[in-house]
Amino acid sequence: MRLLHPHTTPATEAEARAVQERLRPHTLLDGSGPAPGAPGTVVVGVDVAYDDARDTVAAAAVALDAATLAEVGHATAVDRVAFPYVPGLLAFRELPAVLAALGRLTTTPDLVVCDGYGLAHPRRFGLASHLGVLTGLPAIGVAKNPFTFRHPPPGPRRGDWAPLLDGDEEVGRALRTRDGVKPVFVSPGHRTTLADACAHTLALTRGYRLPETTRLADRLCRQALRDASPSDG
DNA sequence: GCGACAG
DNA sequence: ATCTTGTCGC
Repeated sequence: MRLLHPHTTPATEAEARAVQERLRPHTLLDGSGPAPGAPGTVVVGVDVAYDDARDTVAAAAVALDAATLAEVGHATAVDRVAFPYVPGLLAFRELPAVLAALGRLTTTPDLVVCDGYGLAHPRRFGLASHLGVLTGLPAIGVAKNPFTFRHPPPGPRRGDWAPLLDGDEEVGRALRTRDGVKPVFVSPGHRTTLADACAHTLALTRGYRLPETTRLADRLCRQALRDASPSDG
C-alpha cells in the first residue's frame, strides 16, 4: 500500500503534537466514502495487542463484506513498540504496526474501522483521522470509552445516541449498539460524516456491543501476539 | 496545584 | 492495553 503521507515516529511528545497539527488540515469530513452497508464494499477492522514485557506489538486487519459481514481477507504484522502510550498520541503507538498489517492485505479497503477516536480528539486528529489522512482511505473511530468528552445519556435502545460534546461542538456520538448496554463512542476519521460513521457502526454490529470488524481484529491480533511470543519461549 | 486521561 | 475466577442472567 502506498501512503499519501509517510509515517515517521516522533522523538518527542511536542514533535508528535506538531505532526498532528500539520496533518489535521488534510482531514475530509465529507461523504466521499462508501454508503453504510453498501453491497460490494469492503470494510476493514484494525486492532492491536501488546506484550509490554517483550516490548512487542501485534496488529491485525480483517476485511469483511459490508453487506453480509462475511470475512473476505485478513493480515497481521508484529513489530517493536515505537512510542509510549500518551493520551492524545495513541496513533503514534499503533500506526506503524497497523499500517504494516494493512499493507499485507490483498483486498482494498473501502472503509477502515479503528479502535479509538477520529474527530473526537483534543486536536481533532485521533487515530482514525491520522490513519485516513496517511492512507487516503475513508476511516471511522469506534471507542469503548468516552475519554475527555461530555455527553448526555443516550436512550436505552439500539440506535439511540447522544452528542459527544467539546464545549458546544459535537465531535462524536455516544451510540447504543445493544439495548440497555453501555454505548460505544463514534467519531468520523476521514472522508465520512458523523451521521454516516454512526450508520456504519450500526450496520457492522450484530449481537454484541462492538462492531464485528473490531471483534474479529481483536481476536486475530491477540492470536498473532501469542504466535509471536508464546507463553514461555 | 489537582484530576482526568482513546489503547 | 493488561493483570484475572467466579458469577449472575438470558
